[in-house]
This record gives sequence, C-alpha cells and structure tokens, in this order.
Amino acid sequence: MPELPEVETVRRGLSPVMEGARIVRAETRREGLRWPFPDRMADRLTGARVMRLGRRSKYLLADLDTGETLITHLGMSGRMLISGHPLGKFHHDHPAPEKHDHVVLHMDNGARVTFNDPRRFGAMDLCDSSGLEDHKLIRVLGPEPLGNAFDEPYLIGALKHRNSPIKSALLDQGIIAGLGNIYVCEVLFRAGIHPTRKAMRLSSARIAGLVPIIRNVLVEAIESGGSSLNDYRQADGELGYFQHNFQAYGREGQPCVTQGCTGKIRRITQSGRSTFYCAQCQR
DNA sequence: CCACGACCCTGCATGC
DNA sequence: TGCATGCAGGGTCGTG
Repeated sequence: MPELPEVETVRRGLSPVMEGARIVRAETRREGLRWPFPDRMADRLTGARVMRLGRRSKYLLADLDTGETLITHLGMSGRMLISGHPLGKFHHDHPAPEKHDHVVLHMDNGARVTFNDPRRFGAMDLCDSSGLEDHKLIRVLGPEPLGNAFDEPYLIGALKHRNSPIKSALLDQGIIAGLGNIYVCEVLFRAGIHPTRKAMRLSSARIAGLVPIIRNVLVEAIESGGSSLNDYRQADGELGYFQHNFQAYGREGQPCVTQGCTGKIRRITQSGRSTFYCAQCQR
C-alpha cells in the first residue's frame, strides 16, 4: 500500500484524531508483526498523550508526552482505521475486531485507531524521542525528497558512483527516503530515462532533472490523497485517486501517453519487482 | 564496497 | 469446485 504520499495521507487523516488525545488503553492482539513488539509496548502506550504526529520517509512517528516516540511502518498491506470519531469511517460505533486487526489504540476522545495488516510486513517500535535519529530504522535513511537537504548537487553526488540500474538506485532508501515501486516508475517515465540504465552513466544534467520531477510527482500524489490500489483507503475511509494519474505503473500493453509517441508500456522484472516503462521515449 | 536473490506473509486473480 | 501459480505498494539478510 504505502509509499511516501500514502503514509503522508494517513498521517494527515490521523492527526486530528490523535494529536492532543491520550491513549487510555492499548491492545496488542498478537506478539508482533515483522518483528516482536517492543517490551511491554501496551503498558508504555497506556496513559500517553500524543503530542504530535509526524512522518519520516514511510514511517509514522507519534511523539508522546512520556518522552517516547511510537514508530509505525505500514509494510505492504498495513492500514490505520479510525472509528468512533467524525473523521473516521464509523462515526459513533466501533466495529468488532477483524482478523488482521493487530493493535488497537483507544483514545480519550472516544476514537479508536486500529492497525490492520494482513501480510504483517508492518512494524511498530518505541524509542526515546531524543534518540529517534539514532534508531536503527531511521538512521539509515537518506534525505526526505520534499526537504531542503534533497537537491541537485546531492543527487548527482549520490548517484555518481552507483553501478546499479537507476531504478534500483531510486528505490534505495539510503539515497532517497520514501520512493517505492510505483513512484519510481512514474518518475522515470516523466524523466524519459530507461529504468535499466546504470545510474553512474547518466549525465549530471539528466540527474539534476530528476529532482524537480521527484518532488512534483510526490506533491501531486499527496494532493490527490495518495493512490488506492486494491482496497487501500485513507484513514477516513475515502479512496485516494492518484492511481488515475499513473502514466506507466500498471499500464502494461497500453499505449504510451507521451504526445507523438507510438510505443506501448512494457513490463520487465528488476530485482524481483515489476518495472513499467515505454521503451520508445525512455532512453 | 557493491548487487542480487531468497525470504518474510496473506489474499486475490487467473488458468487448468 | 479445487488446486497450483503468480503477483502485490515493504524491507532485511546472506552470498558472491
């Protein structure tokens, strides 16, 4: 489900429900997801007030008044469902827990936030807020693509010696934090760059051109409420609609939308993941 | 220091 | 109807 725009959409949906509210009860319905939950997680969450809901890359960060931060990753299939709140799908009641509801946060404003994740690639962890930047999942991340540290000189330097395909390099969270398979395909399509091209073989000018394209794709996707594939929804139950703006991803066999291009979108596999591109206008 | 494949897990669409 | 296969927006780890 989630790349940076989807996680940002979830954050925006959750923040009016969670910010300023206290967790009166935390239910963990299994021992962990991708990894075991941290020691006594439910106890450490109980009574905590959420000061601020933030995001770093694809991680949701709930800054608590206990001095700890709750780190949540949605993996491939994770969702955050709101009930008992006007901004949630269920305004007044709480649906019975479903099969893959793994963590339920009961807020003092009557809302419940449920972390549902069928594939269980998601994760939760708690750390000292002061040490967040040193957390093992956070410290390995490259710059935020919508932040000031991400600019043309940075990307040129980061890709200069990369011998891997540009597709793999842009998926590397240590280079740019937050792009995933969909948005990398869309970025390379807009840039007219062939996904198998070696990063180090691209001119500085072409790499520099990627920077505004990356920012634009992400901003447009966030403004659209993210992309809804399968049953992914925003926290309020609404569907995002950026998937209607895909120009490459998921369009195998369909005509290229570039003006004057007669090509069709192809699908290849790169390191186990599908890449969609137009062989005529991406070089 | 890479780059790549296997693996983690469930659900869904497809084809026989 | 059942069953096998392949695919899915995430990431880590071991190997060469």
